[in-house]
Amino acid sequence: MLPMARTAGSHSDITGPRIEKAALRLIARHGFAAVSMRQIAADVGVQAGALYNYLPDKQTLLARLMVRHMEDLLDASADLSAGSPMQRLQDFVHFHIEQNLNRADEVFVAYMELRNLNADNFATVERLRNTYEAKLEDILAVGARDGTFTLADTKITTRAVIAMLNGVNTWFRDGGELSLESVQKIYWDLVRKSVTVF
Amino acid sequence: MLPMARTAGSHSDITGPRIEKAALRLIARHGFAAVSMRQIAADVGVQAGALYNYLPDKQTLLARLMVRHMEDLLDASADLSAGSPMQRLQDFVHFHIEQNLNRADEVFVAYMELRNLNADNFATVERLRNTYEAKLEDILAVGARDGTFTLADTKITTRAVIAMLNGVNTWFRDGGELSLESVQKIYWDLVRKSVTVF
Amino acid sequence: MLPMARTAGSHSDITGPRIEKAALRLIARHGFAAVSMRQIAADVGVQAGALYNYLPDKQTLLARLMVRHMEDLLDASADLSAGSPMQRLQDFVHFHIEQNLNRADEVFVAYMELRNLNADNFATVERLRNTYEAKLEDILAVGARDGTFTLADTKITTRAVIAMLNGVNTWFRDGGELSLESVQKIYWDLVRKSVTVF
Amino acid sequence: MLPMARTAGSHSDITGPRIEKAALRLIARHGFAAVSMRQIAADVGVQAGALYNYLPDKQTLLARLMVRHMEDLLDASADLSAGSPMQRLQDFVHFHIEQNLNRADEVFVAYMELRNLNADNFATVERLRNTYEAKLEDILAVGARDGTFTLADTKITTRAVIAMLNGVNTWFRDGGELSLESVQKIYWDLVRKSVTVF
DNA sequence: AATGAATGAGTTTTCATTCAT
DNA sequence: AATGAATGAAAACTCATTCAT
Repeated sequence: MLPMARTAGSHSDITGPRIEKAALRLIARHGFAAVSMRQIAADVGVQAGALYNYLPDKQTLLARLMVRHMEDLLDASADLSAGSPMQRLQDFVHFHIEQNLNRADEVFVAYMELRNLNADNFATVERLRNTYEAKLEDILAVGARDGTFTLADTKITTRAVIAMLNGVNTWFRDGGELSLESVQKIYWDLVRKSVTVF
Repeated sequence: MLPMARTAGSHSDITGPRIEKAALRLIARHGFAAVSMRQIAADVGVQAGALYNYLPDKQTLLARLMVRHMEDLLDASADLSAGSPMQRLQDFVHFHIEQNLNRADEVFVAYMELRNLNADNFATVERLRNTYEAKLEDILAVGARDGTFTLADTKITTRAVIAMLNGVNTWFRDGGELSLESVQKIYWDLVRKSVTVF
Repeated sequence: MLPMARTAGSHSDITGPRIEKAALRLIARHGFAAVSMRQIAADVGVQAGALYNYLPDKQTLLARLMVRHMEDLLDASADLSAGSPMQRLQDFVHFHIEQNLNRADEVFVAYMELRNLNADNFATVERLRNTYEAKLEDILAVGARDGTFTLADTKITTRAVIAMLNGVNTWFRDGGELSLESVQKIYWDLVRKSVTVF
Repeated sequence: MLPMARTAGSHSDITGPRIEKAALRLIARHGFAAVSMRQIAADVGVQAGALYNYLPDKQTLLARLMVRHMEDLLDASADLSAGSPMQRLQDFVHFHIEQNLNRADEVFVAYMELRNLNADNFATVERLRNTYEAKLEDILAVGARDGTFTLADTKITTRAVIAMLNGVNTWFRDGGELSLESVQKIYWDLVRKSVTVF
């Protein structure tokens, strides 16, 4: 007998992702501790018990969101490596801003909810984040070595640049006055100048 | 005539501040929603009910911590205004970093727990924060007008600088390798270059 | 087609009514404010949290009991209207006493706990009560017009009769010396004489 | 040394009565269980602890209010006994209505809060109430014996009359259309007719 | 006589999670 | 895959009462 076509009522292949989408949105808005499993379930349109067909517990849900985000970010950043340090830095700045704005909720949760991860999950996310930030650090280190950049401290500069770029998400609004491109231009200007001398 | 000594059994002048101190520390570590009134009370050494001799509810406790911090910051920043734009910018950078590091918990809570303020308290804190950030914006605006600084967008630059400076708190550890002074020097260097041309 | 049997483990069709029954009994004995949700739950044989599968809050529980009682009373009184004013009055007196004694807890709660209703629920219950009392008032008004009754004030007499009849519940005990019928006879005698002349 | 004149600040002789007045008013409006000692204290203008200089506990406060009311009622009713049964009954009806309206809060509390008395206090209040109601019963019994009244059941008639008269308090408003005298007249008419024949 | 601080037990309500169906 | 009923623990907050001063 052929496998039956999926009936309209079978949502098993769709409920899982919808849970994560709802959870992400709600946690970004209200915070992990302030969002209940019932709220997430209601947003999806199921009862709370149904969530547990897709995840073992609330903690794992949070960890999944954060890990998935970091992995997606790392995947997307895989193409960034080529070119001169200056070019690579510019690419990184543009890339980071675009990613941040395209995934504002993911980014927000990934920064705000670290405290709510248990030790294991925290370690996993930290490792991924460090891997990502190491990409910028590598660019700066190579550029410092070849004289492109002048840095007092590579590690600190890495963090300073990341912090500055992350700041965009606190004020940028889709459909506001500024296009993504103008924001990228402005921040690239700030970053470029801060790591070079004259 | 000297003020009469407080009655011996009265702890009112000691329990109140201890509640706020404990709350600040616990909220900074675990998040507002994740900290219970019982935990705070236990930290102070009283029963949960006793907290309500000092505050009407949990929300007000959070608002007080954040408002007090912003007011203290504004008070402390009152002396910053004199001198050339360049000097004023350097003073601001040094001041901001020092304040942030001296009041790491306050700063952390003030940024992380905005979501947990009700509408009124949020408005109050926002207003105070804007007043503070306007100080930096004023410096940049004056310096841009007189040619000291070259800025694509004063408002965005303000935010970018604040974001970069706030980043210090995510990694600086007292007693680590770096002194406050070296951190101030490094960040001042980054900021100065990012707002000038050559 | 017959309705499908409820799933075996589901107690929803049994717990809901049991909650209301327990609440009614406990509130009648101890008063709404003095009865805790835990007590009600214990009486039903579940944990307090389970109550909230059946009602949104304690206030609503009280309102439901009172509204349901008034609606049942109105439903049951629908058949009362026919006949002469004298006959209708006698029917009403008999009906009211019987209802009151059959639903002693409901009646008691409906009178004693009005203070504990919020404004909306109070208005609803008041409206229902007025609708019920209007039935007696109508009987008296018609009888006064056609000379059956002689009343100083229809409205006041309505209230006086209701008050007198309600008094039965304060002393009547099932299985006591008096049958329902003798009580009805005695009160009918008192009421009849009080509204007629000679 | 002579006793010092009471200083203006000494309220000891006035706080006690004020507590009972406040308690009576608040309990009449909200119910005993719903009124907190803090509310009563706030109404008086002291802290909750101060109440315990005047009463041992909340239960005793309630009992005092109810006992005092019943005793006052009994005292005031001491003059009622003379005359024919018909005259005595009329006097009782007039007296009861006037007392009820002059002491609406006391009466309301005395009826509504019986459930909240502990066993001992309940017994005391019951005894007093029975003593009071026995006065009416005596009038009816004497009048039944001498042919003034025709009663199916003296005890039940007593309760029916009391219940009817108590009903006045549920609707009478000071300054409304009706004077005390007209109310007394109307109810006396109802009562008289209900206990006589023709 | 009154305060203000505190307690310990209580309140209503919410929550993550389980599980039979 | 989903429900609905339930649990047990916990949440924020209130309360009557005590007591040193």
